[in-house]
Amino acid sequence: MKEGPDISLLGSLIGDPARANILTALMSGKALTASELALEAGVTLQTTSAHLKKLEGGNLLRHRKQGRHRYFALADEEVGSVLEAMMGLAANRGLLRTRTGPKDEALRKARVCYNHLAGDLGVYLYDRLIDRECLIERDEEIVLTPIGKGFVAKFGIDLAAATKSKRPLCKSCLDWSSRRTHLAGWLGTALLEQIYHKGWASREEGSRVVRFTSSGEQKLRGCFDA
Amino acid sequence: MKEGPDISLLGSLIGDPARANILTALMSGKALTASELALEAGVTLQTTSAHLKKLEGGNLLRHRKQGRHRYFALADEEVGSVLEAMMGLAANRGLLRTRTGPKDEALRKARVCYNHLAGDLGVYLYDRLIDRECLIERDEEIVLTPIGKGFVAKFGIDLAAATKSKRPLCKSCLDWSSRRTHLAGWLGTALLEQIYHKGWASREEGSRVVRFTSSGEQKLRGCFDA
DNA sequence: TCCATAGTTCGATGAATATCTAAGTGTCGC
DNA sequence: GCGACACTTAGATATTCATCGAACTATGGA
Repeated sequence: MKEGPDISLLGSLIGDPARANILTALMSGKALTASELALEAGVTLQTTSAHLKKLEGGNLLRHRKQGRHRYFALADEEVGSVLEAMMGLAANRGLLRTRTGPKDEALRKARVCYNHLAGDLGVYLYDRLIDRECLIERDEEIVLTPIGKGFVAKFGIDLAAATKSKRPLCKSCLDWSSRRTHLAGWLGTALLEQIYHKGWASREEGSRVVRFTSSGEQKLRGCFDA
Repeated sequence: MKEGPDISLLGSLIGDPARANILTALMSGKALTASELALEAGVTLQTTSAHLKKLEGGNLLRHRKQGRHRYFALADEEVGSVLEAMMGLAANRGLLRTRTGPKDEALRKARVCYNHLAGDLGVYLYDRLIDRECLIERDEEIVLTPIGKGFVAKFGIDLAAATKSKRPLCKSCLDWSSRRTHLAGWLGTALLEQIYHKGWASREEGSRVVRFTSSGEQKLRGCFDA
């Protein structure tokens, strides 16, 4: 039983506290340098370097070098999805992290899931898009309808750019706090970007929290009223 | 960094080869005794006992005692789902188990996922049910339509029993081999049971493979022709 | 009552690996 | 070029933890 089969390898990669911290930090979607990750993980830079090598060896991470920095990010959205699912399972099993801060409420309300919006508001956005028939769920694929295309354009997003991308336009992602679906994929990212751009919300430094201004949240909800 | 937060605990539980083998074995949905699991995991009974204790401590497993036996099973379907998702990720990252037997093809075609049908035929079944408007996907919930109720009754399943159960009637589950959705939940289990009962297929001993007879597969497909 | 089987608990062993200190490589700015 | 910074590699240490043998508990059957 020396050579561990598939899922045990993956499990042991995620199983180390320092590596788990690194992965969790990268769930924010931002690419981070090795030093930043060392701080996040609570170990020295050398140790972090070893961990990053292993994670990259398991194809969970990718990096691009920029000058003398190395920016690390999750390899792709699938990694983020599985991590999110594992968080949900862990939470349901009572395997909660010891220190639970006051951020938790904000985290449940709106947070970033790799590169798109999650939490109550993420689920809300998704639900409304379905209600308005902007999106249709069809066999695990999510399709953007003509109505949806109109809405998206009006929102200020250029769909032409999407066709150049290899990423799927719409994907569903399971929310660990509310156990409901929210929107991922190219459109999920684009919507979040546009929300930042409109000034409705901004990232809270050093966490996954997305902080909406009160008028920003109102305006988002306003998109679907009437 | 002594106390590992949530996902690292979960990861390290799954990260041990012996434990991963145990969990994989239980993905078959059958409850197994400690001795059987020891055989499956390739370690002694004592070691297995320690592993089972840990897995149960993490609420991933449950057991019921029957005489002098202890039957272990996955705690619930969520555990199965996450494990399935991890298998998919691991496979996509090239973290494949070393020994890949000739069973693999059969495994891709039809296998049991905890307690319902997965693999190509599982996805096929789900797709057809959607096509025929027996099921409708609505916001991650899957609803059984009146048409669907008729189909199910004709298939020989008593829906009255479902209302007594606390389990959700329909749930979706992501397939690791085909990366598509198939049906879980009470109905998923009932359909598989009925397939066994009709003699269309049977379990292959000691694996997750569901072996359809050629006429059995034909009859299943026949349900949706015309 | 006695034995066989199923499983747990205990204690010792050994291997894997996370971690650090120290030294080495590469890149930027002056 | 030279020093500062970002990061990697090498080697040593230490701790964790999976594993097994042996002893113990519990259930069932004769």
